[in-house]
Amino acid sequence: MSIREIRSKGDSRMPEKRLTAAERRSQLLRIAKGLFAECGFVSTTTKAIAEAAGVSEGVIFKHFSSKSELYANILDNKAKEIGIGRWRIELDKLAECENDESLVLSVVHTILETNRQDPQFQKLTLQAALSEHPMHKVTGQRFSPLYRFLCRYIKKRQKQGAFRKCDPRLAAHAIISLPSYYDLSKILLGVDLIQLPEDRIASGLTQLILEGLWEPAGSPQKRQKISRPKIRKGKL
Amino acid sequence: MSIREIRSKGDSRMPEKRLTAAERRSQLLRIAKGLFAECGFVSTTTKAIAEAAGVSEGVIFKHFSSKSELYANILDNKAKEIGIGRWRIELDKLAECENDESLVLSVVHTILETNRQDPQFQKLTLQAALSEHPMHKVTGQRFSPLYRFLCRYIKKRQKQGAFRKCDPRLAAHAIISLPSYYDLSKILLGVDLIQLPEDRIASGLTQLILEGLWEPAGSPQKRQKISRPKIRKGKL
DNA sequence: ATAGGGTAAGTGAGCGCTCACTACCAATAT
DNA sequence: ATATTGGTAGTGAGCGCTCACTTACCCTAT
Repeated sequence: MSIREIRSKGDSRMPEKRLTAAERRSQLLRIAKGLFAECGFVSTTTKAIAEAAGVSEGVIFKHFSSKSELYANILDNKAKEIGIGRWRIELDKLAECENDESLVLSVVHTILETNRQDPQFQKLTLQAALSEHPMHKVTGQRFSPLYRFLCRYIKKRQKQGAFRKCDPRLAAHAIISLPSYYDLSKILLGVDLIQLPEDRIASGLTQLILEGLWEPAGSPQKRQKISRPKIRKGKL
Repeated sequence: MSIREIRSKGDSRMPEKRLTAAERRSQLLRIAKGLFAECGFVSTTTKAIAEAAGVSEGVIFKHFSSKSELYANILDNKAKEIGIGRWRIELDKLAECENDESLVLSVVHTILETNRQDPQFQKLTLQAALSEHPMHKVTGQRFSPLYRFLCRYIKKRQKQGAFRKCDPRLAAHAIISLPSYYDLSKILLGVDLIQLPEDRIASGLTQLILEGLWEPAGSPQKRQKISRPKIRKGKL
């Protein structure tokens, strides 16, 4: 983030390296992405981006026609990265052999791993989703094919009698929720309340989704139909 | 949001009502809250707040020393509202009679209901959490006592053999995740993918948490220990 | 008459963005 | 070898504008 980080590529004496247009462009994209993720679009000034890159403000507008265009470029780049792509093939294979455990584990683990590899991206999408920016569609694009895939699989397994009767949309949502909200709460709270190695988290959440909390031979309340709630007034 | 909405309290003829200081103050708080939730702190201008309230900009600074103080007042008011409070007594009672179903249902339902009653609040806390504002502590304060309460309860039920062996922190997290992320995705996507009446959502999620997806007499894979994932590289 | 609710015309700081300009380097001409 | 030239990367003063906030004044009910 600091200017020093950019300079001192071997020679720490000279004020700055002169980069080619392509190099400078991608450097600006990389640096701006971090700042936008941290401070949001409005609070990130072009001056701050220029300073972080170790150049003057004008350079930004040599490469991007406006601050908005710079932002849009960053978001577009990310949007291209996040298709289901090759992973979908793996999912289809797991779905075909009806390996519930590996399938759910793969979903949970991949969500956790993706966010861990690029924590800035989560913040960036959140920032964009809260502003009016069209990027907020990306969050939807990201999960919507996965959501539909899970719905279909769950329906199939219910017909086969392997899964309980329940709304497949709720179940699909749950599978996505658990890892997503785990990552989100780390961002929102700034701390990790759970503090487990990531693979333990992934397998633990998978187990919860598939087996639930109750012991099969557990409490007598089990197997009762869960009733509608009495509406309660008041806040948390 | 429009100026008209604020005026025309019976008499639609006169340009404006002259309010007492207290009335004006609370009106400004109410209106600013909506705008801050919608646009965030930086993007909400004092001019916009004044226009929405049907007064001139200077009035805001008669009642609040700065825009930040106005914001802080809004957040403080909300922070006071969200203690667990009386609800905690109900939870303790349900915990005492070991009524898992009602307890989880109560948690899930109350989270959903709280967010439904005040959708602005969710956006407000998200906005605050993403900016540097000290309010982002509130999100933590909000769930942290509930989280600890659930952890304790789950541990107890595990000792009694009613709940499966699993990390109580993960399970507590899951109970909070499901309704929270459901509400969140409505905000982030702008649409509700599931579209069920809220009590169906609450009971469905409760059932998922307690019973999981698998049929008790289900697939042969069941009861296997869930293994650690092989680390997969690549994105969603 | 006077205090308090309200107005409207400011003010300076900081924003995105522009533009005339310089620094640098490599190819070419002398 | 040296001077000329052309193109590209980068500069920095500053413009127009909007922002949060101030100041001086007005209106009206008591």
